[in-house]
Amino acid sequence: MPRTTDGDGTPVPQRLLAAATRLFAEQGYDRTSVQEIVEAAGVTKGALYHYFGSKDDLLHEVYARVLRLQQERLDAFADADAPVEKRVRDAAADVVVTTIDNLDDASIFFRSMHQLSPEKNRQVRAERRRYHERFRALIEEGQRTGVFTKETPADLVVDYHFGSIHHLSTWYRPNGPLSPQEVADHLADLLLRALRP
Amino acid sequence: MPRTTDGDGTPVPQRLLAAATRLFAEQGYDRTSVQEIVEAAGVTKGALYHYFGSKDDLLHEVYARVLRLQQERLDAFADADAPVEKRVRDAAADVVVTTIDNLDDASIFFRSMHQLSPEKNRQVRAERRRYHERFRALIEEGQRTGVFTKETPADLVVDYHFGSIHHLSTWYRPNGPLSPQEVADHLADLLLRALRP
DNA sequence: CCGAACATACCGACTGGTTAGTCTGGCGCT
DNA sequence: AGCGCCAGACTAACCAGTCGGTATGTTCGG
Repeated sequence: MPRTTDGDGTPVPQRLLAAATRLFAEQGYDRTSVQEIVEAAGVTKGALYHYFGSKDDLLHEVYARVLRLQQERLDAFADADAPVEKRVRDAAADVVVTTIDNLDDASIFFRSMHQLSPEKNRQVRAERRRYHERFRALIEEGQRTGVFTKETPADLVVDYHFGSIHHLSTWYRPNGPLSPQEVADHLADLLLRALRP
Repeated sequence: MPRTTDGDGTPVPQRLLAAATRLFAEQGYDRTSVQEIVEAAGVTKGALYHYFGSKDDLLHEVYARVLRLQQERLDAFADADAPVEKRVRDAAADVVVTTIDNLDDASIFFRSMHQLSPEKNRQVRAERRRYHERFRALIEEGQRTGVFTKETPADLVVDYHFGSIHHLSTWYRPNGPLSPQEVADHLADLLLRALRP
């Protein structure tokens, strides 16, 4: 058997990605050396450059993982068979819980976009835009059917809510007084109250 | 006369700070070399290290400037003689306008905190906390007097709103469809509607 | 009113250290 | 006997900060 799972049981590429995620979140992308990553994963540079093309690729993988996960979840909630009000609420609360469950991913996501190569940056932006559009469409549906106020442009509403998601990794602490679900409920309440006609 | 204002009219320290601010916002702190900064300011390293103790100091100056400005403005609005509802609205809208007027500062502020030395980081956090407390006190006053709903903890409300401020530098474009004041009005509306009992 | 001593503002070559990525080679499986 | 998987030494580039040096004011005794 090749040594793909040397030492611990999980395969090397995943160990590398996990180590990179943690270190990027703790110290930032630029402050984390490739050497640190391979040491944390218990391998050497040879292994890293066997599986990934560059340090940049590693970061890109983190983005791809987050984007895929969030888009899947949003689609599921948005396509559900329920009144708009409930679909928005569920989607808005879910993204909060998911973000808190992966706080490392979140802090990397919002702090390190500009360290991606221009090409990968564009790709991530495009994916992110798809996500934004889907959410906006939901809000607009509510506005058209009269459940939500039309006073604020849907775009702005989406940016308003995702600002607070973005901000979570700055202030949320797992040992704080509120559980992820409680935070999610409060933030979803705020959004829905702001949308009330 | 010493050459403090060689070439262009503004003094060297301010030219350095301005160049650093722009470059930090464009490329990030770690990606910006001291050499780039001094070239953009039209001086050399000697000048920079004459006025600033380190590259880190330069970043700290940016933070100090932003914090001082925002705290002053918040205090002014919060201490005004008007109903809580109006004071909150004015303060919430003003921070949006001020942030948009200094978008570079804003992107640096939220992306580069963790690149500050531990000591300076603590200092900035402490200042930021004062700001947060002041704003929270305003919200709580409104909740006590029954103008705002008590359903959401004031702390969370503050983080919710400042998440969107934080996020502004990600999506706002000066040549977009909305003026800073329009964005500010919309965001303040969203906040006040979310607080409506 | 003058000039020596001092102070301020800056220049730019240099240093010691770090970094991403490469490359050669070898181990173990099929 | 070949190939996927990986080790680890190596390289070329870069970077923050230092330091001796110079040019331009300012102060103050005589």
